[in-house]
Amino acid sequence: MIETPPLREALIQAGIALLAEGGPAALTLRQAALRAGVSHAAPAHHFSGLPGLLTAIAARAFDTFAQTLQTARDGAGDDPRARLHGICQGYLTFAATHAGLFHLMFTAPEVDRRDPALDPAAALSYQILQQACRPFATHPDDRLEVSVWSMVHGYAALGFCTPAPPRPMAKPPKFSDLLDELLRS
Amino acid sequence: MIETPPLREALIQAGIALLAEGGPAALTLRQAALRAGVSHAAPAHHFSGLPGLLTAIAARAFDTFAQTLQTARDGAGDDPRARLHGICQGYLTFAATHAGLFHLMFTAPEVDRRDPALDPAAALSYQILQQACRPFATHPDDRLEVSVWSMVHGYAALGFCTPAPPRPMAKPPKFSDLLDELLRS
DNA sequence: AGATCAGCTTGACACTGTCAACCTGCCGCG
DNA sequence: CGCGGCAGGTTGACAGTGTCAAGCTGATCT
Repeated sequence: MIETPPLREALIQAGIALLAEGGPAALTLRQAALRAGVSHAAPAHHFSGLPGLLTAIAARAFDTFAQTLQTARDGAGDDPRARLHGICQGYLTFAATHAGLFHLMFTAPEVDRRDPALDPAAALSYQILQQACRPFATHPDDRLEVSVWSMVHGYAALGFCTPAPPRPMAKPPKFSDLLDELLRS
Repeated sequence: MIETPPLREALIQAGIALLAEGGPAALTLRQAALRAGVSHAAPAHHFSGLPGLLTAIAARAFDTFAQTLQTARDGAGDDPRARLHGICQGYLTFAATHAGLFHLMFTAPEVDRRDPALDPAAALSYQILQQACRPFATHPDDRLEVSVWSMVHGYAALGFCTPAPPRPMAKPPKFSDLLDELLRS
């Protein structure tokens, strides 16, 4: 099952660790190479420069993201509403605990988001949310999942789910309340 | 009225131009200094390093952002629903046409978002949206503006409003439809 | 056995942010 | 009036970065 060169995997893991420890600024090619025990130019044989490494890490992040959504859904019971709430909670928890990966997945400008390597896990994530929204559709060509995804993503990106909400907001409302309000339409 | 040193203003304008032309990677201290016609170390006398310049540009971006929302609202007539739609459309248009500034305002990790320089315009932006949401509140302590802001921001950040939507989506739904759906609750 | 080549190293280059030292003209004050 | 201080600009240097070119090396295939 190990088809990918071991160094490539080691560099991805080193990059994830650097990102978690020192934020996006600490994730450099040379540091990743140093942590993997190779010379500074070795990564060039496995990634197309820094953007390549970041994109590979983003792809890996989408994998664990989809898995997080899946387990959050499965752990929320059988009620459709509870399942959708669980998925959104998983989304917010992932964004808060893996802020670096989250930033890489969605907003880091160096990542090539058209890379096919992102496709499988990204599509799976979308399908998980889409499927959970289906019981709430009012008519067949409903696009409720876009509303939910936009809202939960905006809620996470704006920082409502972190300990430091934007300044105009002393106490941000809980996302679950917003979701219930949206589903009541 | 000109209380700020002229070079500071020139550097901010140069930075905005660099950002618009070459994206976030092109916005460097040295290039901004070069374009302003000063030496590479001159910016240090007006900003606390690169994060300082980026934060100042973000503050400037919030100014024009608030102004954009305001004119979008005023140009949408008197109907509360039309006004809210106009504001959201202004939000999405700003995000699409000033992607660099938008990224700086909300997601660039180098920007110090607790800088008080961001406060006035950011608070004004929030108040504009909050005020436009008030007619739709069902009970006094409603937080509808958080729902709307999260949704429109997520919609913009996920790229639905750009010519290249995320891959699972061939034809993203129009945001105005999502907003109507939310308001129907 | 010998050619091939992926994978890694070394070395160099341009570019970046940042710091220290220095210059310079202006402004306030003795 | 003279002069000290200093905001604001310069030059020069340094470490760190991404990226490229050249070379080495060991396994693999013919």
